Amino acid sequence: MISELLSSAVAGALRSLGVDDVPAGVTMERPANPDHGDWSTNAALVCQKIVGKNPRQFGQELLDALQADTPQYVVKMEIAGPGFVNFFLDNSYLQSILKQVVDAGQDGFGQLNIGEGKRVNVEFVSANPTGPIHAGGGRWGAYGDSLARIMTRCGYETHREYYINDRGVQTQIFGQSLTARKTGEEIPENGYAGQYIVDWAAEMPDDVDPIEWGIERSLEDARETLESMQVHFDTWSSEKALVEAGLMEQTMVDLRESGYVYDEDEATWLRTSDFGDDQDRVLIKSDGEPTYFLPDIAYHRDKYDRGDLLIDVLGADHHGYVPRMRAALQILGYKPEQYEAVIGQNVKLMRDGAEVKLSKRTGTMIEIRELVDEVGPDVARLAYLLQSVDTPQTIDIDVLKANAAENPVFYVQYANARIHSLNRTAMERELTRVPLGEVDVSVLNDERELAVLKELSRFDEVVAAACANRAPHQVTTWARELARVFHGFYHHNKILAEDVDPAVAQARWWLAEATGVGLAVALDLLGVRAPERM
RNA sequence: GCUCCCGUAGCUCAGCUGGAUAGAGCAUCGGACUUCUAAUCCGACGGUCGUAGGUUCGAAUCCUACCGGGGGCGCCA
Repeated sequence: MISELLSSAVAGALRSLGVDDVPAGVTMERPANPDHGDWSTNAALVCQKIVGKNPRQFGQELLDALQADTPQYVVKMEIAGPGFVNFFLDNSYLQSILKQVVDAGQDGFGQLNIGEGKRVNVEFVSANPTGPIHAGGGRWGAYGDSLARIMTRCGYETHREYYINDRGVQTQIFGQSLTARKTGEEIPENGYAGQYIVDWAAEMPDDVDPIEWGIERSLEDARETLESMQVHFDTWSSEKALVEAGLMEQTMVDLRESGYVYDEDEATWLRTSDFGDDQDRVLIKSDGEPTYFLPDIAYHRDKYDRGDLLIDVLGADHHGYVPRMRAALQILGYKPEQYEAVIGQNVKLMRDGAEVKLSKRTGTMIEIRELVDEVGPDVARLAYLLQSVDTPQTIDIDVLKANAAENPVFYVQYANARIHSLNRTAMERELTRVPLGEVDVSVLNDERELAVLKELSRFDEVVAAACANRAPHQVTTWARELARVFHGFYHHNKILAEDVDPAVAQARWWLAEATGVGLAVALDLLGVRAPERM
């Protein structure tokens, strides 16, 4: 990578000036302002105290040292501002990107090895199987799935998991509600009153266990809806199966052995406060029933069979749950860094200008299904991935419907469709493409051509950052940016027109091809389709 | 009371683990289709980065306090 090449040149120059260890704050970054070059280092600013010189003066010495052995591709270096050393690259650097992207292709572009095969288990959505998933849960589906795709791209071995709370009080009330609707009785107190219960009860055969049938019905709905948004899971883990297999009891035994379990007020407690939780937690209630916490510990432990690092994607309303789980896992001997929770801000759902609160009592909700049916899976999915998961998100279904055509997903998809259209036209005209190895890419010197290449050259960094920050939306931002510079290029730089120099046409054609690779990979990471025509 | 997240253009949001003159989209206004898809492009308008301090060569970014919005603090799940 060019930044590494420049960094090591700077390190070498610093050494020749008596700074043997490069201070931590020294960076090599892309200046926002093109007047400041392609890359810039703050080395002289950071080193000013060490060397006891003012940064402009030391910067000049650094510059002289660098000029003794100018790094590859660098055509100009200068000292600027308070003491930055700026590097200007020859266009041949960006031009060389073209071949790299095309050679890498969709399989290899942005394929990194940060993860080094480390196994990561990502759990997300995990909504109670007592009804359809509401549109708020869609955010975690889109997020979790894309995070997994990005981590896979970065060389992690990822496993996507959905936890099914298929035992306990909620499932019983759910089953009773179904039965009540089927027989025409009143639903129980605190029962589920949504319209879907009525619909599902009508589907339910007579000779089935309403709980089991209802859970299966819920899961079927969840699977179908999530798959329609290209959200995929490798494992659907049943709490019930886990308990029946004795994992919960075994976990209880092992927790007792740890010495952090005690009995008080007829209940059994875990001393999580020794590990950063603000209070101890009950494992077994005074009525002898386990809390939700205990089987969940067993479940997390079980997940370590499918990953060395666990990532739970949780809504902000479950935030308080994290310290106790981290504590429990530490008590069982896992390292704190083996458990990670991504806390996403909850989605606010709106319809008819008012907030729709998910209410089991009245049964009001907006289902993911409704959203997907109304705006299509791509618009829905990208809507979730437009923003940081830290940002509270409002999904106003009316606004989204009305503005579906303005959704950025079409902007990106359209760029891709234009590239395919270009190829179709070329085929119709029976134009032949010269192999890239024989094409003179040095003709690509137009501002817009270089802008496209520059975006493509950033992709590895973007993917790496999106992975490290657990931030799929950074890929969204990049995809929009690539589409933007491509549209500008496409509009102003004709490719197949007759008055274009054939050598230039070939180079531009390959540039479009490379852009297509970038768009396809980015859209795939986002779980959005890349249609060939629109 | 304790704690987590957010506050950036009229609206929705980016801002890459501290960089130089803070950016997109939408909205508004004005332009560009006999030529590879106008679901596009080009331009204009638009900012005390919630407030006040602090850290430093440098702060939207880090720290503290406060203001405002949302969430969490069960022998619920």
